[in-house]
Amino acid sequence: MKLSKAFLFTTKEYPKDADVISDKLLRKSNLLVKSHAGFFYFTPLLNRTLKKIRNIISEEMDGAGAQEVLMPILMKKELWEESGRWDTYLNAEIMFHLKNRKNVEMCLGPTHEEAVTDLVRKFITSYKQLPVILYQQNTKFRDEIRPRFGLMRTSEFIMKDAYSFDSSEEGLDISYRTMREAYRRIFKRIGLEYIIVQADSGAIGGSGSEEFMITADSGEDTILYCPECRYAANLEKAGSVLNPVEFNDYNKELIKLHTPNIRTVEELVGFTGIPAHQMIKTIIFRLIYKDSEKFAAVMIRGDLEINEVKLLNYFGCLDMIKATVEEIGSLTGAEVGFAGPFNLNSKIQLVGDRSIAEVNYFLCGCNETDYHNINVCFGRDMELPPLADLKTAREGEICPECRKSALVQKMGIEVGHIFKLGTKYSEKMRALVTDESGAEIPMIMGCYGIGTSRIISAAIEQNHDGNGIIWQNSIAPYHILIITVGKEPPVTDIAEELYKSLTEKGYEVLYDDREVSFGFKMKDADLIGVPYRIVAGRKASEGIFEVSKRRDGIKQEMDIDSIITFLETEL
RNA sequence: CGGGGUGUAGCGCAGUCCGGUUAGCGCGUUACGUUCGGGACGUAAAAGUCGGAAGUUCGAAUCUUCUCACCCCGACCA
Repeated sequence: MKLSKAFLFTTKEYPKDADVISDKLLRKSNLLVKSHAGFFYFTPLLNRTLKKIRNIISEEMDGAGAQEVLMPILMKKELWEESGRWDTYLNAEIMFHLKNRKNVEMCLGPTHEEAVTDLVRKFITSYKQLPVILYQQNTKFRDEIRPRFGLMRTSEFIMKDAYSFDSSEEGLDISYRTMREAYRRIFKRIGLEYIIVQADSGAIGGSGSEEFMITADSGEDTILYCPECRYAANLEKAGSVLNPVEFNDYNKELIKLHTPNIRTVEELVGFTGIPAHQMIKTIIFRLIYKDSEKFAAVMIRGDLEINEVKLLNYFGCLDMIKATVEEIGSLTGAEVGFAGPFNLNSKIQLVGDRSIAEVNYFLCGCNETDYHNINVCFGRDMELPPLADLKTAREGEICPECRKSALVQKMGIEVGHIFKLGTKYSEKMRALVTDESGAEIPMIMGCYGIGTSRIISAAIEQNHDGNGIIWQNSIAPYHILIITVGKEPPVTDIAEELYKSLTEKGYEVLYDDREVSFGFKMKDADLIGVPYRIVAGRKASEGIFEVSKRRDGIKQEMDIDSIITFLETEL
């Protein structure tokens, strides 16, 4: 492709509204053009990169025995009601939904478990037909609260989603491992550094899941991992063993302490001198279920924070929000800041984080404005509530797996997520097969997603410098960029000839034949990140060119033969 | 959903507080000439429903009301 003909319009300025480097570079180069919030145009060069990513994914999926299909983007409400997710997704306000002229309610698919289950149940009736793995690479929609960070969080995006169907848990394990290995090959071929972390399965559901995280400071997800063993988890899921703390054994009776307008843990520490870890805070949540609501009071050590994802999973509700000032007032009889476990309204379900079990002689709210209890003991003053792991793990706490090393925190971009779904969908949607004994059993499913378009952002976050993008060979829109110095015929003729012969040899070549200055061409070359650059300059008439890699910029003089040898080893 | 901000030429902005001829500037675009080893220069030119609607006024980019879009922050504390 000659750049004089290419639909490529680089600019000199960074876009004003971009705040991560991948978005800045993509939009400065206009490889990516914003349409409106959360929606983008992919211009031809970026579309080539996207296609390459799609191809790598398809090749590895096919190689792993999955078969590619295409499913409808627009789906009927009835299908989503079968699985029970219409309400979940509507409640979370992440689903685009609309009605057609006949008033039939539909949604723009955020994911396709329902559709694929529907397709499979039409034809698969026997365990002998299993396993089956189907996948597609299709446009997905999520009505993001706040689309941001360029291609990282968009309302419309391209995702590869695969679904496995098995007749046994062992079969699911095999399908899951097969997909996991395929994912490892995919990210290796694309050339990204990643961590596989344990994850929460969220609204998709299922028993276990892992995420593929591209490590980058700009990532939206927090990862905790253990440098000693292989443990790594999304913060939403991560467990930890707390570092030991010293408790004071006050060995005293429960006292009601006047704490005027002292509400937060921090204020209480200052006021009483009691360490935060010897306090238990009680936090009130409103739990939202499909047809009802209820309240929960959660007890957790004063120096720790609640992990709302864990709490949501514990209660199995659709959503949860912290109770309002009014609700807290009517449920506890006190203002915000004085909630405690005693004399709570009977409508409230009380639970505790495991961290509270070893705390005694602690401070907590007593549901009376301006008062806290101190020296409270479990067993003496109150019974331990039901306990669960509800805390947010932190960097520096001990690995829950090997218990040897402190956890380390990194940020990551979630580009893949694999789930063992089990029978959540097949049961509800009656996707059944006959097993060896003649009994009807629900198929056991797995689902496996890759954020195809998000990979572009992640790749740039990991591979760029001050001048622009540095594409990995496997996903670069073109391999080679030829640049001339000047526009005089001897040089341009030679460059044109080189362009033709490399293109004929099957290389993907850009030729910058525009009538702009050398510096201008070089700036664009850096920006769009083509991996190999060939400059036809002073020595071009002697058949000598200057060859360099975008990544290191080291220049080497070569004739045509050595260029071809060089490219053969590199590509 | 709450708070803040911005909409003026393709892009980035000034002008708005304090209403007043023909709405400016930089980049880009077009033409011609000189340039061409890291975003060249000169001369000339084209390009605007001032986000939209209604209102106040002799007169509105500017004031008022409504509205739309976009951006940023927050959605906590107990």
